[in-house]
Amino acid sequence: MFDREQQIIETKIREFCAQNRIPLAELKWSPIPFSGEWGISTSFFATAANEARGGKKIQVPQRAQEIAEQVKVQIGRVDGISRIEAVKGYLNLYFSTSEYARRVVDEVLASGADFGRGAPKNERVMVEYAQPNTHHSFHIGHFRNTILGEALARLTEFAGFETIRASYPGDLGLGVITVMWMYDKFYKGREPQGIHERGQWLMKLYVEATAMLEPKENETPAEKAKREAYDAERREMYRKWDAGDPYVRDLWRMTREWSLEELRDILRILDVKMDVWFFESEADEPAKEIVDELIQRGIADDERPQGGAVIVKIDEKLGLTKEKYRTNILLRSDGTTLYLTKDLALAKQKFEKYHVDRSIYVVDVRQSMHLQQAFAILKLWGFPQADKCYHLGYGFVSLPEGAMSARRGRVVLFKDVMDEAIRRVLAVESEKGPEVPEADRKKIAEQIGLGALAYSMLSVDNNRDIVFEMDAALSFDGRTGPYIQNAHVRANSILKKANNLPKQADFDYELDSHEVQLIELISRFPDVVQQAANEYRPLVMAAYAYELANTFHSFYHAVPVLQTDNENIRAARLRLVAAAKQAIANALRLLDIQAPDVM
RNA sequence: GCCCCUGUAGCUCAAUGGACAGAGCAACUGCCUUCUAAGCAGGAGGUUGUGGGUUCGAAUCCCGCCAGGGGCGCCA
Repeated sequence: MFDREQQIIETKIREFCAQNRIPLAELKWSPIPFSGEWGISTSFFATAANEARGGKKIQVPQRAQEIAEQVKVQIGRVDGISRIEAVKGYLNLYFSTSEYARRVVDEVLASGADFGRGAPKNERVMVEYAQPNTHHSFHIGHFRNTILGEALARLTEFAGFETIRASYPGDLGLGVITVMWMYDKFYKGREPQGIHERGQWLMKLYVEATAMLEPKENETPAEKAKREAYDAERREMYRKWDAGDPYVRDLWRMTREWSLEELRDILRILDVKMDVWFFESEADEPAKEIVDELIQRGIADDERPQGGAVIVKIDEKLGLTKEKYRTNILLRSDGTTLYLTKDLALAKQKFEKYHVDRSIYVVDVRQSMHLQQAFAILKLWGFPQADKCYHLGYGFVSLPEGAMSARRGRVVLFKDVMDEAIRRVLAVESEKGPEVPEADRKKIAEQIGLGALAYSMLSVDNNRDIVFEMDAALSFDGRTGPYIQNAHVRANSILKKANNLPKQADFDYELDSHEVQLIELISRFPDVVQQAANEYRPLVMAAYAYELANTFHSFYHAVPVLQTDNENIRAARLRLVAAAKQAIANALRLLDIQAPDVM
């Protein structure tokens, strides 16, 4: 937001260094890290180190300080900069608060929901996330995936990338067939009616079927025969599905739709609007088609004549001598495709049909090897976008009692957690906010509960595993979603009592350090958006949102707004509160967290 | 055997080459006749797993070791 001032000063520094034959290193600016101080800072360590390497006999820290002092003299007075200091090798430029405060607050209020939006980058990015399997239910691990992907999509979009959201549900395979078999044989027509009840019920069938089909210890010959007969039925159903048998296909479409209905409803709750749906079942045919092409191009090796599979010796084709990507299979010896084959076909479609420049895969970190292999093959295949494929891996979500297991039914369902979250918030609400109308309570409870859940996922770096604990995830105190939402609510509360917002105001008074800190932090928002998007890290925004809320809460306590007698100061502070509210709302929105006006 | 991730305050986590390594939770001390106490203020808590190296400067980069987790040709 202060590019102009920065340019002027950079020019002066360059001139000075050129005149004095000082080998200036790249100038890197950062905010002054001391609280309550507002300005920009750079250091001369790298420059001094350049001199040292050039043969000068100097002590780098002392020389850096010397340069900083000389530069300070050279710069002299600059409009908008109240003071300049050279300390410990750093050059600190303090802003004239009144002028900048007004500039920041005016810009935020003029831009509104667009404050912080980056200029269009003319690049199209596709974010693939929300890839649960059908015929199961949406658990807390899927939630981490979805919230991470959605936050990332919101960030890239806001940062200036054209963004396409894609979901890729796994709707085939033995697990799917197992559920269908169980349904068809034992539960036909007995499905519950509610969308979520029915979706979750499919998972129960899976658990029951798995137990039924698993070999047991000490089973009698009769039990063994029965189990094997069941398994044969299941395999037969799989064969029929493959052959396109109308009965099995209808069964598949119907049960699949039950799962998708539940998924769509959860995405609706999470305010996730998918642009593209890829289904694993629809990737199968295209996948088969590309295998021949890859063989012809000499990328894949066909070992079928020797009774083998179609494979890609990735390291060899890349000319690597040490093993890195190893070898993987494109086509089983029976001619069926694998996950890798489908991912390649999908990537081709992303590049050729959707013309994406960057492709981000939000997928469990355990599939890291698989995706690196896929990207390497795309490179061999000649797609220039292969270099801009990025795997945003995330650690898996486990439970205090161990890993989740769909087979054993040991999962924590997202819907259950959400319902519990809402219950807990409602309990707090009736205690703390009895004046909130009954009709609004449910909605607010949902916003707060989901906010707590989303933030608990986003405030942990994606490459860390998470042990899901209900009480921690649904905490409303401290570094949590509700804490940030509460800052928004309090800002709103002041504005509501003020009735109307002054059209303009000057900050031409002695600003409290809390005010300075708040304005300074708001001014950083656009940079934070860019950083989070460029690094594909929602955590950066999550950390910022907390810091902003924290600063606002402190300001709220220390600085009177409505109680201020001076009309000008009151007007300026009201506008600052409005700007803070807007910045918090924008930050929360990028994290897919609602910003309620009351709580 | 090879590869990837993690190791920071009692606990959960930030900080990816720069200024005194920061938050929250838990425990402790204050603050509601004052704009919402889901809050604020305060003190306490650290050999950044470990041993070397690079650098003016390392939690951060490089090498070794230790501990935990994950992955590695017909699963997804």
